Amino acid sequence: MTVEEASDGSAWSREDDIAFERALANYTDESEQRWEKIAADVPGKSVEQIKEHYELLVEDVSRIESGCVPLPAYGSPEGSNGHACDEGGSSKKGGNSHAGESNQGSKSKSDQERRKGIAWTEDEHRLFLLGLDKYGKGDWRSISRNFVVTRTPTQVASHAQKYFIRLNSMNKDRRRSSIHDITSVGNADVSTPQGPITGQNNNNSNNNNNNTTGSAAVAGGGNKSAKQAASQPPPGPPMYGTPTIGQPVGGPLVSAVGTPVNLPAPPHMAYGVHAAPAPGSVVPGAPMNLGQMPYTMPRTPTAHR
DNA sequence: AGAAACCGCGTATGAGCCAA
DNA sequence: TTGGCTCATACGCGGTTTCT
Repeated sequence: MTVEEASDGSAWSREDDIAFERALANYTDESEQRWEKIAADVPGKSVEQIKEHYELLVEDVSRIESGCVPLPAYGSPEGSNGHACDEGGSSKKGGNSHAGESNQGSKSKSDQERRKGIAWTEDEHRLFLLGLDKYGKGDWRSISRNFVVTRTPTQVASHAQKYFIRLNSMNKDRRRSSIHDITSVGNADVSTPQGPITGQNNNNSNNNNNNTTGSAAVAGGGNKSAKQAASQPPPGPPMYGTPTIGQPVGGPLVSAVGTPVNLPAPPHMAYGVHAAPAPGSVVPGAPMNLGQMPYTMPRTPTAHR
């Protein structure tokens, strides 16, 4: 994270964060001597440091909850978000959705297209992790209400479902990086590779170039070319460089990875772009965009000729 | 609340075509 | 012949909906 690092020199490395998050998940509030146990799992960190680290995270959440930190407003980019907005409110899907129920019967998508859904931002995911830690698995309502306020309990539950599935399949060889790879609230790290989440990695630099997809999205087609071109590895970041989670394309959505939960997003930035770190909360220099993704998928040399 | 199914999207890859 | 670019397709991921 950020702050802490600066503060006392006891910087938190990715590994530390990973260990911290894992321990946090392992030792719930009810655990006896929780902090001691967590500290024991995080090499080099004292109980005080652990507590501090946790408090910072909680603080970030509080800021967000209190409205100090604008939540991403999904909104604009292309159509997709149109609905997004509502979502936050509640309706997202819900709203109509359940109206949807009407359709349930038939489930025919015909009557209404299936909602595309709004990808979870890293911030939301981190909040989710914090909520999970605090309320535990199953209390999606509380998590939705107190942490991931932009998502309905149903969405939280759904996200949790995917998240746990992902965790369970952690070792599959061939995996793409996903937002669920982020297991730590803290710095970006992730235990494992984390990557670009939805794929949109713009990173491949390639893609970006081409189209960032904005519209492009045309599946398949659009980018491809880019990719290849891309065959050249992007300079810095690994393949999956910047994760931009679900970004709707609109802007640079920067991923939160690497950034603490609190990212106040500047009002003018719409979705995700956090530009300005909350004072003090983020360490300057912290990558706003993510860091690298550890999880880079090694591109097989074979590729293309 | 949990789990599974469904669906859309984007990425990764392999293959083909064309120009140098 | 080699290298670059484009096309086509399979696969994985994420989100929503529905069922239990």
